[in-house]
Amino acid sequence: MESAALWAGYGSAMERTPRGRRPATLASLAAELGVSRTTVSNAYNRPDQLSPQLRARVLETAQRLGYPGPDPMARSLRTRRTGAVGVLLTEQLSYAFRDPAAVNFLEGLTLECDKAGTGLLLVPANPEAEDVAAVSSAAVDGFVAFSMPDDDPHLKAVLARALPTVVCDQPDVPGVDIVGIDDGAAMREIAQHLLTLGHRRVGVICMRLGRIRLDGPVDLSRQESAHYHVQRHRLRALRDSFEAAGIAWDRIPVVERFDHTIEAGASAAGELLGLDPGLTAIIATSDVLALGAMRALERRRQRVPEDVSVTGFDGIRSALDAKLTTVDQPVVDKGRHAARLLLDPSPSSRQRRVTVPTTFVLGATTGPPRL
Amino acid sequence: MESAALWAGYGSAMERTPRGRRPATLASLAAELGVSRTTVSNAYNRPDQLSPQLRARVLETAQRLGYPGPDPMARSLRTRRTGAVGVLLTEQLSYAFRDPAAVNFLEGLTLECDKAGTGLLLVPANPEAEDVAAVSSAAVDGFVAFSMPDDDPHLKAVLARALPTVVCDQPDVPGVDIVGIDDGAAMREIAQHLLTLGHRRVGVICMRLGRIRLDGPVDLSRQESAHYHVQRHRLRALRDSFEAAGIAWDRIPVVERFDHTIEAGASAAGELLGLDPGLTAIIATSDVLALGAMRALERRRQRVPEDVSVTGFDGIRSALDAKLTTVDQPVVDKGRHAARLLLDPSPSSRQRRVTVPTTFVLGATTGPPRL
DNA sequence: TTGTAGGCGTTATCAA
DNA sequence: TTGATAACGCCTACAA
Repeated sequence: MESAALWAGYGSAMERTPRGRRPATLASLAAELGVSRTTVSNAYNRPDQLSPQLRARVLETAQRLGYPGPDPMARSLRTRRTGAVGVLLTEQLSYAFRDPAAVNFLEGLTLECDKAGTGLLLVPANPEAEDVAAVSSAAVDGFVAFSMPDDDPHLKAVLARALPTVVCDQPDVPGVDIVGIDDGAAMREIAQHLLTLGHRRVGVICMRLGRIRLDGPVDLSRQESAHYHVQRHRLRALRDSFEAAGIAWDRIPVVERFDHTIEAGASAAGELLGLDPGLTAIIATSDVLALGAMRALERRRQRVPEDVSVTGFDGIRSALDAKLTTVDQPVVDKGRHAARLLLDPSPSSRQRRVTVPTTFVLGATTGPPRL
Repeated sequence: MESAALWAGYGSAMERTPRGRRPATLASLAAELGVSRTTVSNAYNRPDQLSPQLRARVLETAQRLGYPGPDPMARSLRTRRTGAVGVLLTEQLSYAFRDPAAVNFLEGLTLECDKAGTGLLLVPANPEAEDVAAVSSAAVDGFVAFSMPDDDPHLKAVLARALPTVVCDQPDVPGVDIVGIDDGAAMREIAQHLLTLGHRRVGVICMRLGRIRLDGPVDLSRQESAHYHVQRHRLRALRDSFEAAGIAWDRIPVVERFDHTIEAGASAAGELLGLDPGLTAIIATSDVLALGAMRALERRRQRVPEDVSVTGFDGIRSALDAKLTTVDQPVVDKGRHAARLLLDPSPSSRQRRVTVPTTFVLGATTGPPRL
C-alpha cells in the first residue's frame, strides 16, 4: 500500500506518458486522493454511487496523474468479459479484406457489433500452421468460425474455450449454433439449368477440400471425404443431379484449388480443358473461381457461352456485374445472423440453426452446348 | 486451495462444457495432479522446464478436465500483453468492410499482423457518439488510428492509454508515429491539370470537415478550420493553385458531405450544379465522391468529360476501372507501414514519419471545358 | 526438475 | 455515501 502511495506522489509533471514514473493505477489514485479504491472504481463504473463533487475530484486527479481509467485486462479478469467477439477465418487475416465473400460476411458481423457496441477481433489462424495459441489466448467473449474444415485444430481450440460460439458455412458441431444455406438445393438448380440446356460433358472446379495444399484432379473418394462440408455438399449435389440424368459422374473431371483466387480459377479451367477438351460447360463452386475460368477461356479465345458455358456460386458483386450465371446467397445477412446468435443469449443449450435463402441468377454465361 | 481441489474432483464427465461444474483453472489442475501451479504453467509456457512425461500427464489431465489452457485475461494481466493491436476508424465498424480505401488499408495492416502472428481488434468508435469506453477498455498492445479528426474524443482516449500508437492520414500528434502522403502536392497536380486544360469555373466536393453531421456549402472559415487535416490540406492546395492562376477562390463553390458514399457524391454534385450551373469541372477529394458525381451527371444527361470534367482522389479499383482522372495512393502500403511502425519497437521516443508516394493518373474523365 | 509465494489491477460483497 | 477485504487466474523470481 505504502509503496503505491509513494509512487503516486512521485513526480508531478503532466506528460502524457509519464516517463520513468510508474503508471498510475486505481490504487495509486485512491492513495493520492486519500479515498478507497472502491470509491475510485465507482467513479468510473457507477457514477450514481458517489457524490458528484467527489467524482469530479477523482476524475480530475486522474487526469492530472495521467491515469487512463481502469486497466482493461484487470477489469476483464474480474468481470469475465471483454466486450469483443473473435472471428476465425480459414485463412490469413488479410484474406478477410481481399475475398469478396469474406468481406461481405464480416460486414454483416460488424453491422451487429456496431449495434451492440462490441469490438471484433480477427484471430490469426493460418490453416497451414498448427499453432492455436492465438485462439487459446484471444481475449473475447465468444467466437464466430467462418468456413472452417471440420478437422481444423483452431476450431478444436475454439470449442475448448467453452465460450458462446457460432459457426457459419461449415462443420455442424453438436450443440453449436450454425448459420448456412442449403448448398445441395442451390447446386442442384445450377446442374438442372445446365442439363436442361443440353450439357452432358462438363467439368467442375472446386475450392479446397482439405487442409493440405493440393491442386489437381479429385477422385471420388476425396470428394466424399472432404473436410469442407460446403464443398462436399455441392459436389454431392452435382453428382446426384448428373447421375439422375444418366450421366456417369466418374467421367466428369473435378479439379481442386487450394487458393481461392481468380488466378487459381484460371489455372483450374486450363487443367480441366486439358483433361477433357470436349467439355461444353465449366461449373465452379464459387464466383471467384468462375471468374478465373472465364479469364482462362478468354485467353484461349473461347467464347462464353457459345463455346463453353460457365457457372459460379455466391453472387459477389463482380460476378453479377459480369453477368455470370450463379447462385446468389445473402452473405451480409449470414454475418448478421451469426452475430445475432452470438450476442443473443441462447435460452436453452440446444443448437439453433439459421438457413438463409438463395436465389438462382440467370446470367449471360450459360447457353446451349456447341455442337 | 482445498476448495479448488474439491471442485477439481467434482464430477468427471467429459462434456465439452462441463455443466454445473466450476471451470477448471491452472490451480485446480495442479491440485488434481498433485503438483504445483508452476509446473502446470510451465507445461504450457516453457515445455523445456519439465520432463516430457510429466508434461504429457499434465496436458492429458487438462484434456480430461476440460481445461482449455491458461486464461487469456489472467495471462494478459500478468504479462501485460494481449497479442492484438487495435484499429480505430472514424466510422462505424461496418465501414471497414464497405469503403474501398478502408478495406485496402486494413488489408495492409493484416498483411503485417499475419507475419507477426498478432490479432487485429476493430474498436467501435462511432464519430457521432462520445462514448469512449470501448477505447479505454480495449485489450490491445497498441493502436492504429486511421483518418480521425484531431478533436476526436476517441483519439484522445487512445493517447491517454499511453500505448504504442500510429496514426495514418490524420492528425499529427507530437511524438506519435505517422503515415501519410503529401496531400497538398497531390492535389496541386489535379488542379494544375484542370487549369492547363483551361478550366476556370469549377466546383469542389469534399468529405466531412468536422465531427458534426453537416451537408452543404462550405465557407472559407470552415475550410480553414477543418478538423480533418487531409481535407484541409487538399482544399488549401486547391485554393493556392487556383488563386495562383488568378481565379478568385471565394467564387468557387465547395460542398461538404458527411457520409462517404456514392450517393453522397451524387447529391453533392447536384447541389454544386445548382450553385453554379456553368461550371465545367467537378473536383472531388475522394474517388467515391467522384464516382457519385459521375452518376449524378449521367442522370442529368451530361457527358463526361465533354460537358463536365470530373476528378477524384485515392485510386480505388472501381475508379481506375471507370477511367477516372485521379491521384493514386498506395493504400495497402500505408497499412503495412502503419503496422510495421507499430510492431517495431521504436528505439527512441522521437516521432517517426513515413510518407508514401502518390501518382497522378490521367483518365478519361477530364478534357477541355465546353465553350 | 519442481515448489513457494507475491503481486498484476480490478470489481464484488458486505459492512459501516 | 464510503471503505475494508477477498477473490479473479496467472506468471515468475527465487529457493530447494
